[in-house]
Amino acid sequence: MSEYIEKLNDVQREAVVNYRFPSLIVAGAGSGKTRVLTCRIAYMLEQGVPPQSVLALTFTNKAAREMRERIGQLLSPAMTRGLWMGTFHSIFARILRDESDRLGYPRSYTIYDSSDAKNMVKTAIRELNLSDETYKPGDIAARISLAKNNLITPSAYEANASLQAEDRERRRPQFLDIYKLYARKCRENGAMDFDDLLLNVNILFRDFPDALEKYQNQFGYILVDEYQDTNFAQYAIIRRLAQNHANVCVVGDDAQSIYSFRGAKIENILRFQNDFPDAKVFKLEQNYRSTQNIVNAANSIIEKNTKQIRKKSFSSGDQGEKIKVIKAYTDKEEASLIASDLYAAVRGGGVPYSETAVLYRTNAQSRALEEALRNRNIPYKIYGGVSFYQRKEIKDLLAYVRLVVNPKDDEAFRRIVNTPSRGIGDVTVGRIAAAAQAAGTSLWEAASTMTPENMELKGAAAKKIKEFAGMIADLSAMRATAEAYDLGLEIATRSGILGTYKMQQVPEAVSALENIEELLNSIRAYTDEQRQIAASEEGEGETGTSHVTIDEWLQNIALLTDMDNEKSEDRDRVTLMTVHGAKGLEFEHVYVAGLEENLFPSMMSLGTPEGLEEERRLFYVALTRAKRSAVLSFAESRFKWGEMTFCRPSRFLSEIDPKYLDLQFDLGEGGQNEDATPQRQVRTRFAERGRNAETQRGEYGRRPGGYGQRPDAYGGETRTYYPPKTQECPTPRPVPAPGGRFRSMGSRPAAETGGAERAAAVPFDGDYAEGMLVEHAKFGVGTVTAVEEWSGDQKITVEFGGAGRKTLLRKFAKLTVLKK
DNA sequence: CGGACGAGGATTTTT
DNA sequence: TCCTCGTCCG
Repeated sequence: MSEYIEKLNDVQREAVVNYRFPSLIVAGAGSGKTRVLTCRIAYMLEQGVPPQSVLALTFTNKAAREMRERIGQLLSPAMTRGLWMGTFHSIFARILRDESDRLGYPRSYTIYDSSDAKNMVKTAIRELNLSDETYKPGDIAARISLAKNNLITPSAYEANASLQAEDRERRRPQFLDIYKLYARKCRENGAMDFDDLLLNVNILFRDFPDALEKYQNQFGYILVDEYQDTNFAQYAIIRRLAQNHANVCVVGDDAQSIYSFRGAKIENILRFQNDFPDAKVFKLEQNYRSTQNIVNAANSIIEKNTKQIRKKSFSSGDQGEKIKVIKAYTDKEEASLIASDLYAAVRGGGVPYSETAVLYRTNAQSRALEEALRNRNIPYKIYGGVSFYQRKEIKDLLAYVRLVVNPKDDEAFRRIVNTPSRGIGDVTVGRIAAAAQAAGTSLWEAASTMTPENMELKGAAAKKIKEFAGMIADLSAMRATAEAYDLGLEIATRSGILGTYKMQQVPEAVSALENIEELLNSIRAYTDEQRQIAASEEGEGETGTSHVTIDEWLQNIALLTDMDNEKSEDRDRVTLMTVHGAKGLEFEHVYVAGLEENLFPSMMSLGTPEGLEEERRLFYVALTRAKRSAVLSFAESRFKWGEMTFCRPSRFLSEIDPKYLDLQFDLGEGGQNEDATPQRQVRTRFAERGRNAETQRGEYGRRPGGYGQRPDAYGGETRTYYPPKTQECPTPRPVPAPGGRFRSMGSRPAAETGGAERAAAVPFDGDYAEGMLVEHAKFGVGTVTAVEEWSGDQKITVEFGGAGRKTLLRKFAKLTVLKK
């Protein structure tokens, strides 16, 4: 028997060795869940299971990557090659790429992230002339997502009277119209949002039995990590794939289910044994991570929940210290107390910063903590906040790539047709859109193939569009032959994005350039990696011959999040992140900040018992991140929306059995049963209701035949996932750019207008010409360097001495001509 | 067109 | 409080 098997405890080993049976592995916090999963796969491979027949699904790319790495260490990296290991989204995006034509999508379909989706919803709402007051794009998008997660297509929705009744009740009678239009637009754009990836796989498997059969035959073994995270659409996929051989192994912990708001269903794990009656059940109950004190304290909390698989988590490690509780008067003081405690712990305890974390309920809490850490020169890295992929320069560049790859992507077209500014305004785009609609083509197809007259475009606009279309066409042409990286660079250059930022000297432009560079580097990294994989698969011989396209890279990147690119400089730093972000991680020292009623538990959760239970699980997750010591803190007052509010200590503090706490003061009344505000309650209740109604519908709105149906929805989710965005806090003197976001720092200093306000300068109304010397009330004197025709007006570029180069429109410019 | 300014929303969590 | 979005204006 291999060495790694021998090192497992009995239950773990059983769970690994019994790979021929459907299995439910209930894995408590710190019980070696990932280890078991990894060993099971390694063992399977050793027993001769072909890697291509193994489908291992995780919730984050990072989890997948780490698992592959660890299997590689147990066996050899080469042996992990053919494994299908990845997130639900990335694996099925790949499958959909191969099958896209059956579903009427282009092979290079675009993947919309949530913000793309939201924009699209907004566009749809506008097109329907609805008010985005009543129809808030965010809410609508969330509801669409909920529907899709329950496999309710627009037509299924239409066939469902109760859902529509609900919409009417909510005063959103036209929701369905928006949903329909949104779905149509996505399809026309050749785009799928995240939820579509799962929905469309279900449709593929439903409508094309041969496709289903193909994948059923291919995947003899299916493993799902964090099974309690799965939503209905994911569950349905698993069931379909498994319905013949039924060799499914799921791993999860109901006590760590914290994602119900996203439609995850704790029932999936609770019902697994009904779905697979001959499944073996393995309960991993020994916690190898934390001290007894921490495990016991965590148990004393989670006991208060009603909905759970009973299991007894225990630690045979050290007794450990008691959990310290810190009280502060304000959020600022809380932060600084944490910082000094942390500093002392690291100094005294010989623990590196990288083994400490400060966890909190909401990202908003990070600011005070950052400040406190900075004041003490404690290095930290913070996850969350504005993501790399959400930054303007990145989204812009990606939109170019998207358009080049998928000419139907109108959303991308609209985004970049005038970014960087090239004089194509709303009017022009509107005309193209009208023409495109009339012709039934996409915007870019119209712009590149139709004559200007057909689009009613005049001289200048026609010329601009022609240039733009030409550029995209050139870039598209490169696609077949050019290296992905070269194409990326070419796109960045020809689009003018690079040039625009290079011209500016402000810090955020520099940082934008760095981001672009990083994005381009990721293309190179990706192609190199793919090429290596291809080479090792094909064996010796044709190294480097395979052509990795930018399409593939784009497809890959669309499913990445920031947590997927941690940098090595982030080594020895304190980790700051939300509790959600910390799931699956562990640290020697953990601080949990903001243990106050209405914050943790969150105000939004207090409307329903289920909500509160989920918060409790969240707190359980927070506490069980700690290996050796945990510190809990709260403040008695806190700035919230710019206002000072008073807070009471969280009920969770009094729920922990006091014998595990080091409590130097009285907690007071402990904040039991605080009432949510009425308006909160209404909102929460509505959300619950919607969820239940939809769940009961079953997939596609039909009566679910066989397996689809669930009694009701009460969700939750877990995930071994890693944090979002990293931002840097340089040790010595961090730039105060919290969140790594760049707001435009006021404009140029308003020019040292040499002249006083001159009284009655008469604006010049005739035609301007290059070389004219003009004067502007604010910018001073300058020379006209360019003049263009712009929809019946003139656009004039003037080089001002003090204020730099400005582009002005004649009808607004109010220039006086000093010399012709 | 693009910059400036003001109003209003935001705080769960992620693929 | 901070950030985003929309409107207004040159």
